[in-house]
Amino acid sequence: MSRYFITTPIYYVKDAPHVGHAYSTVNADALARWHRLVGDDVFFLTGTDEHGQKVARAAEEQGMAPLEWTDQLSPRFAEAWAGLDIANDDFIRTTEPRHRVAVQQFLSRINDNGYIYKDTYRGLYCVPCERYYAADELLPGGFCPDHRIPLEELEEENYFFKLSEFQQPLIDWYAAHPGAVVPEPKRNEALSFIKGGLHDISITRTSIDWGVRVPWDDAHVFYVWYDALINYVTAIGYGQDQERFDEWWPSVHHLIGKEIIRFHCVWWPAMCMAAGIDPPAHVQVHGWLLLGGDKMSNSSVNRISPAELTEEYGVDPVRYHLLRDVPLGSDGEFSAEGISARYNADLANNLGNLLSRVTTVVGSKCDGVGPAPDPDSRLAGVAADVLAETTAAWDAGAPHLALESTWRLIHETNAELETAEPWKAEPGPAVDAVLGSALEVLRLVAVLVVPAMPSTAREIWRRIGLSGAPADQRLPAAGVWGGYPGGLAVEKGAPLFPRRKD
RNA sequence: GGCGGCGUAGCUCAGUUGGUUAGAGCACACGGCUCAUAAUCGUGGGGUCGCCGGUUCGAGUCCGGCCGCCGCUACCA
Repeated sequence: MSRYFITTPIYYVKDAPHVGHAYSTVNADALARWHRLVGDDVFFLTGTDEHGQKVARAAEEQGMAPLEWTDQLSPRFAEAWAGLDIANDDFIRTTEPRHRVAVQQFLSRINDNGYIYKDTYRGLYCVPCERYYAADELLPGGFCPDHRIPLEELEEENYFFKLSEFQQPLIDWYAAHPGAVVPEPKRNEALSFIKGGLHDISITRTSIDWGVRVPWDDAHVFYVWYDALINYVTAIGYGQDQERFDEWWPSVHHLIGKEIIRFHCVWWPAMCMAAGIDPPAHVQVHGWLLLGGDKMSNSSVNRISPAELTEEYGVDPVRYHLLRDVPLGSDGEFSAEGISARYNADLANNLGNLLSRVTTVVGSKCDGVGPAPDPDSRLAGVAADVLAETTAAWDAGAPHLALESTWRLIHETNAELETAEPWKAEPGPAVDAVLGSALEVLRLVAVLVVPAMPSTAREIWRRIGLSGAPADQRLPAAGVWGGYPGGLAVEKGAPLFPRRKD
């Protein structure tokens, strides 16, 4: 049995969960579910990032202690994921004691290894932005690009991480691990950044105390990014359960958005090297959901909550749309028209209608008892091809291709029914063979759509009379043609996906 | 400015190392069917493959130039 450790970014609690967060999380969930289906030992991690100045400031405005404040915010993410049928194995909060311990151990290790030193950071600071700007980011005259105000030169005593020492080691590591970051253009982006020269970065702050305390110097807390990245190893027992840690690291799959490439593909692997562990084996970078051409992001007004969408379209259709219409790696347009069109074409017309017509004809020609499939059906070959393609697509991190392939099987089955016309024939072996094969396809489809639409998979499974749950099936064994036993009561239910009129 | 990517049917995109009439899905039109959620099945229309030039027997696929769009070029998460 192989292990599959997949992570989402941990989401900054300052913002409400939106569809952009959901996109990452649903993709990670689908990949996790696929790997469970093929029998891998899966650990799927998500969570919330809760330290930093912005959170502290917001809490203060609410008249609350920071932890009291994030105790209210973090569950909103957990609830959003529950509402999308996300089956994460752990939900980490950076405010948990286990994380504080891990961060302190991880960074103490880096410190012990000689990669941290104390120095003064000097930079141009924008107070409203709460951040430093590099000189070439500024408007002419030295103004903040957002606020158009002059910046203050500030100095702060910080601990620095010797990132500069990892330029060559990172270049060498990426050369030895060409598939570590996908898709390739993103890998090149990370690499060109590294090759452009790395300088040391400050990793602690004294101006705030909402963070993980630096164990060797009480006046400092770690800068929020430095604490956040470490969540990935906290959750698998870093510094607390060495055996468990060794089982899961470094063969992790980090799923991230393209805006945080630098942190995951430069800082994080360097930190790992400095701490004496291997860098993460896989980083898969995805694009953004665009709404009318604009990024759906934390700050913009165009955010949509996952709950609004699932209320309108249903949980599985939202999951399906996110997985099917936005290939991992490129940006995708998210629109009501898009999701509606996909819903009607793929879910209502193809899949839902196939289930309806098959269960109806089984009712009229077989007294509602599903017959066994035809071992020599043309569909057996199609199913074998589709299983191979679907498997290859998930392995390649391409859910949209996996689903596209599965829908080819649905299409071929609809076509097969047109040819055989069992509704015209007298009951008998010929009709049984056709309908049994169609039921077998529905069984296979139920298994193959588990990663994308877990509830739908269960419902199809139940209606064609099978017991247990499709998620408990194991591929490739369950994908072999002929698994539908026949002799089961088939239920003609209400349409699985009622056609939408918009 | 530097580095990188993109521009193929109305829409979203696929197009291996250059090779017969450039593909898919959706949308559209026509035909079949009527078991099914007016669903389904089949057929078809539709593309100067951003522009110009070059290499080649032959280029969407290689080379040069141009136009348009986008990303990265470090301390916001």
